Amino acid sequence: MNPLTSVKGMRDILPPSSAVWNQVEAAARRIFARFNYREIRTPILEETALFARGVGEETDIVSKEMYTFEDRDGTSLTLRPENTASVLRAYIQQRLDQEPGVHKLYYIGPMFRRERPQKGRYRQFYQIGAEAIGSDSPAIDAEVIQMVLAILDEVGIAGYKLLINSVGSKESRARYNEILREALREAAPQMCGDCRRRAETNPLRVLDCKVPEDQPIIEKLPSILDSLDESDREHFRRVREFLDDLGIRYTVNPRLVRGLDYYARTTFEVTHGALGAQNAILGGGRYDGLAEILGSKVPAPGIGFSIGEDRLVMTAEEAQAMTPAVLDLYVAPMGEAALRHALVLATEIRKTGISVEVSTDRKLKRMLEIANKTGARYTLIIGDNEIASQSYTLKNMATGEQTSATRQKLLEHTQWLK
RNA sequence: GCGGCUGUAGCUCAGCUGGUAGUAGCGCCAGAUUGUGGUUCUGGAUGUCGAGGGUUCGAAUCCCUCCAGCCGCCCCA
Repeated sequence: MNPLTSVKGMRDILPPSSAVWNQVEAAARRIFARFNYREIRTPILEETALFARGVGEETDIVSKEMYTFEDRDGTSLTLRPENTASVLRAYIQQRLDQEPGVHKLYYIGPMFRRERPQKGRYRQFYQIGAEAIGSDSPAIDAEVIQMVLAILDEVGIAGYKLLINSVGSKESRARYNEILREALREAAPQMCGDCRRRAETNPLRVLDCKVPEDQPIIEKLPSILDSLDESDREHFRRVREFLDDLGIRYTVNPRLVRGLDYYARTTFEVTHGALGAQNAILGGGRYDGLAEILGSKVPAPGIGFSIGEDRLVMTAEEAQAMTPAVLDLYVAPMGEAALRHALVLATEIRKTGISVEVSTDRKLKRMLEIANKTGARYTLIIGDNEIASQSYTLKNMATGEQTSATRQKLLEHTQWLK
């Protein structure tokens, strides 16, 4: 029988990579705290109807990528493919609209989409996201964008590119769809096969086409920005103005259309060259009207983003932006008595806040080898001599220098651990 | 869901047009040193050659199917 393996597209995250994940998450949490965003944890499993209505029946996500199954009572359940619908559901269900102020929430966790796996795309993938619910002020849009860029900076990512656009209200978007469809009746026959198909099924996606020959044709298609109504236009103008005030550099890309049905007005995306075909490291946008779609009687305009954590970690690892975990002290006890002594001593030293591992190997040579390979900064040798003299041998692994140290000195680690 | 490429030791890979796998590099283990690592030297272990089936006297090598990974499409984070 073959050994069991993980499910296709789902992977194990092992050390030392797991440390990078933790550092990325810690960096994000620091930034969220500075912007007064609080964590929300929603269930990984929701009723299928939530995503069908919230994300949109016609989207690829809902129509072909969800992990859906029947619960024992016949209810259709789905492993969340994204988290905005869940957060909005919680907002409505928990009546957060009855509390004052804008709700600023963040989440970190796994999402599930049954797509073909490739670099930067997994069936279980992780998102770090945030939602600001309860305001349609363009200042919130700018702040959300500023915050997500601050996370990238905190993680140590450079060389990314911010793209922004406005897809307008639901009404202007529908109007634009018609205009585009009309224009494509002329243009599509000269375009690639995919575009000819998209001209019928999803005209907005034509704008995303990467076939070089199609680019001149796409340039000439009407821009969505010309279809915006006066209030959308003003909203977008003010978002840009705020971004300018904040010194944030961006490119307006009228062809940036996002795949989820709920986006309205501001949309944005950050790409990074190191990622390959899946070059979007994060995406987001405003979703005024989503609450009503989910059955809320009160409107709850909002904007949010989600970062592809897998992609962020990949970029951080390539940029070597994170520092590996180090072991401060490796304790090498020789013999049974020394081991008993070491366990007690290690307990005391750990209380001072440094990392300590006690070896269970027997030979000193072996123990030093392990200390070296694990990258321990110091090794503490405990043998009969040391127990008798109440003075241990402390070895600096980088220099090889050995000094003797009493229990008291070890506990005051600032003396020796630089 | 579609297309292309790849799949030999823990990792990176060699193995020409079929003759039953490599003193390969790195890593791992042991010894040179029964209380001293990183350098060096010596020795050692490890493969159902991704899985299954077929062709053949004989398959890692050719054919088919499946699986996995990568790349691209679709789409997205």
